[in-house]
Amino acid sequence: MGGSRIGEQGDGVLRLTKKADYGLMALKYLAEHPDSVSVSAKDIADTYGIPPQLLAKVLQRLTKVGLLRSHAGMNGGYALSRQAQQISAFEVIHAIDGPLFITSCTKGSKSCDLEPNCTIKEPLARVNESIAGVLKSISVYDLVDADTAAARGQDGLVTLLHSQAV
Amino acid sequence: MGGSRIGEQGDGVLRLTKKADYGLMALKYLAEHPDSVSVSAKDIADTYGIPPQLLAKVLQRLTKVGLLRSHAGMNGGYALSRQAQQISAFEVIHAIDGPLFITSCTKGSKSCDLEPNCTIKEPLARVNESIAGVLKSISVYDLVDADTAAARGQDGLVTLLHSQAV
DNA sequence: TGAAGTGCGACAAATTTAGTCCTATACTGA
DNA sequence: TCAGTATAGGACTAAATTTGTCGCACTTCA
Repeated sequence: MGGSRIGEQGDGVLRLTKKADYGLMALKYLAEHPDSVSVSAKDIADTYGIPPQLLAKVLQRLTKVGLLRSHAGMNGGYALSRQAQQISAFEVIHAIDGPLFITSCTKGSKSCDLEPNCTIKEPLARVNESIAGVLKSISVYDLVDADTAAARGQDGLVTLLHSQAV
Repeated sequence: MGGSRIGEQGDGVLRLTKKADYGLMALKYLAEHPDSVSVSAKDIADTYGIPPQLLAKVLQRLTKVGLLRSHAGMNGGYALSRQAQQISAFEVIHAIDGPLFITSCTKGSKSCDLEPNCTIKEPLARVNESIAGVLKSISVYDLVDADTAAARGQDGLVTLLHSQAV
């Protein structure tokens, strides 16, 4: 990183909720088990030690949004509705956490609650889009094998940023 | 599950706290008033209609970190300790919100609390660095005049991302 | 000396996130 | 057809975080 690394390594700025984490972990798991016709929420939850009911809700949400296909009943569960390469981290996070804005003061399409002064919002909105772009360039498949992903040429955006910016 | 806002426009991913917002707004204000020797927290708070005491704390923090210089007593207040061009949004956000990690499960340098399975963390760490890079490429000066910033060549990273990603 | 500042620690309120409970419904297989 | 296993989802509680307030000590300057 340029020079002002303050502590440890791995500082960051983006904050994912646990639900988004769970969702990404689950999709990764599904991508790693293409053999299984469908995997139950409980199986995944057990594997990672996360609350089954909470994961269930996350998966239900991902199903609702169309990223997963569900199957009730015995031997039921979930499966990716597309190839892992075709599902971006952005889609997952967006589906679970909903649209988040870079500035806290931006709610929906309304401007700042009280003041017309939040002139900071506009320039940061572009940053926001940049970040969305990065997230869109990462697929669930990339999560499965990060090294492979790094070697690929397709994510030039990410590697570009990685080498140039940090 | 909380709000299920699905539609809208202007989606984003990065979430800043209000404190970080306030900090950026204050720095922007200071950058816009280079004439003033020092500006009090109250002045800025009044301008933007934000809680004075809260802003005070934010400014104190920025001072502690070295981004601002403070002066107590009458006619006291704060001033940028460097040129606005030399202060990145990353520094501000990091100073106020502290190091945030892209995955919620990463605490300090420890791995996931319970499981050794959070293999998602590692690939996302690179995304994290990318985002940090974007934020580092944005200066307080850029907030003052976003259009000027867009025209400049120096933030090629941002414009690149902007055009390619979203 | 007193008014106007910063510097800080403790605390209270508000909001968000995480997790649980309960019930309904769907599918499967014996 | 019935019992067991799974998804679907609403309501609710608990925990954590964020936001904001209060009070006091200290500094500066007129």
